[in-house]
Amino acid sequence: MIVELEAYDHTDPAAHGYGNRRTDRNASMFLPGGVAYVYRSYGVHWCLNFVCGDADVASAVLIRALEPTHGLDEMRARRGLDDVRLLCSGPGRLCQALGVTRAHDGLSLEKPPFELIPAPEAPQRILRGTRVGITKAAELPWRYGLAGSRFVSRRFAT
DNA sequence: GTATTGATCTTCT
DNA sequence: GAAGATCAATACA
Repeated sequence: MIVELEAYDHTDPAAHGYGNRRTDRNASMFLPGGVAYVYRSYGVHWCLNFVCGDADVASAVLIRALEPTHGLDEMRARRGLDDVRLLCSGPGRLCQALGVTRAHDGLSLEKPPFELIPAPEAPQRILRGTRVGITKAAELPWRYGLAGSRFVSRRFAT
């Protein structure tokens, strides 16, 4: 279950698609919404985004944290640790737990290997805050998280 | 509990 | 050549 994400769009200096400038890396952000954008972070990790909006307009949400509900054993094997709290609580961690790599970049989110399932119940409260790990446009409150979740990558300011 | 640092790839200057 | 949508290990309080 997705519990934390951040928004990025073409007006955002912190985004890879700022100014709708297309590069080899961010090409998937210019596809019509409903596909994955996967990029390498700090040369070490993969990060997963859901592309939004129309074709040729760069916008996406970075999936920052999940509450693991299915395939716990497989996630533990991929991550090499047991603590459920640490399996998917961060964009790099969740990609490792789910086995997401560049091979998934540009793939539709509506067919395998992806499958999105509506949450069993609507979230009671969503918290908003500033985004993590950026220097430009750091003041924009474009980070969202499920209130009370123990699986967010960082606490939200009260 | 917070602070610092190395790992190591892609993009842009 | 520098910076970056990060993580884990280490050092210190």
